[in-house]
Amino acid sequence: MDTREKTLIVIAGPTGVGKTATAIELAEALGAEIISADSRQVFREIPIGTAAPTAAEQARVRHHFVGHKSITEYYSAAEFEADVLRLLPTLFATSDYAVMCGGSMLYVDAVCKGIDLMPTISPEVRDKVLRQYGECGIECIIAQLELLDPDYLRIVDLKNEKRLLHALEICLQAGVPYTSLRTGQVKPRPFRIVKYGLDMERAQLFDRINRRVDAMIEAGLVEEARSTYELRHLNSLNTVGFKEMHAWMSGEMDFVTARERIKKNTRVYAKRQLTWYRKDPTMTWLHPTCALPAILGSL
RNA sequence: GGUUCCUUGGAUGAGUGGUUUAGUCAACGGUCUGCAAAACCGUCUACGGCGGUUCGAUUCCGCCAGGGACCU
Repeated sequence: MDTREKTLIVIAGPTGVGKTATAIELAEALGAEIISADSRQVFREIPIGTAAPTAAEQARVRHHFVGHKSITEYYSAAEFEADVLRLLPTLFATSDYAVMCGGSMLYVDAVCKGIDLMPTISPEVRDKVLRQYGECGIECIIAQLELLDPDYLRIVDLKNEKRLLHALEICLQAGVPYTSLRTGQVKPRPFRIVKYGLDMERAQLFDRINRRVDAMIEAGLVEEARSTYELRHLNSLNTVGFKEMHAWMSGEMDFVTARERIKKNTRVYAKRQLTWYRKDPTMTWLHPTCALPAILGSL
């Protein structure tokens, strides 16, 4: 099938701005389906805390990649890229459009621009690196990178240990410098991509976020957090809303503090999303209240 | 009316006679190529007003303004 006349419409923007509602209306108007680009809504155990589209919303428009994984499973931007590229031909077979809606910046970029091919890290390599880190600290990791990939050391933030560990893992796994695998090239896609960013006045956005957190709690966030408490060490639960609730449950903070911390961390997250998306020159910015007609009119 | 205490950046709250005036919270800006709602970095110099002492005052003294406590 020739998909070059097909269009992937990306709806991006900070959390809480109203991406889900806009995407659903847009998809309904176009007879399209929705690809969720959200690194946490993929987990089926935590729909409330991740503000995943509800059953009613999903009944209106078919959603993909919402709740299709368990919190115990590994998932990544690279897997998401592959999954979406595999799915798109199917969507384009019945529609000229697909709507990708999501706040996970790296996931959106993975689909739109591609991610360089990296080896999957084996458990042996991962354990080895973590063990070395535990035994002799970050200095030990840096020392090895000095030998294996000095170029990366020059550009990486040396205080960001997560990146250093990851770089060493890849060097060891691949047998070549991590830097040599980072081409930075944008992969061409066999379909059109148009990007729209939703944004609104900061005070209004923060107000929406604050109220959404209260609504989540009323909707059962506490129960959701309680049912995942035993698994709280999982990366999938290193998520705004859960780390704070779990901290409350383990006695590290009181409930009100946890609730307000969730709001604060969500606001910070929204700002980080905006920082990322602002850099994207291909993004067209719209206010959510007028986004639908603007997008439909521009297609 | 009397006695006494207080007055610091968006909030809170330390502190000092003089090169860089804490901390916390909030806010703001940024980084980002395989866990990304993650991880990380940066920014915000204020001492209520007016005078005085002093080489120099946010820090000492006086007066004024605002606030608190106690007494009558």
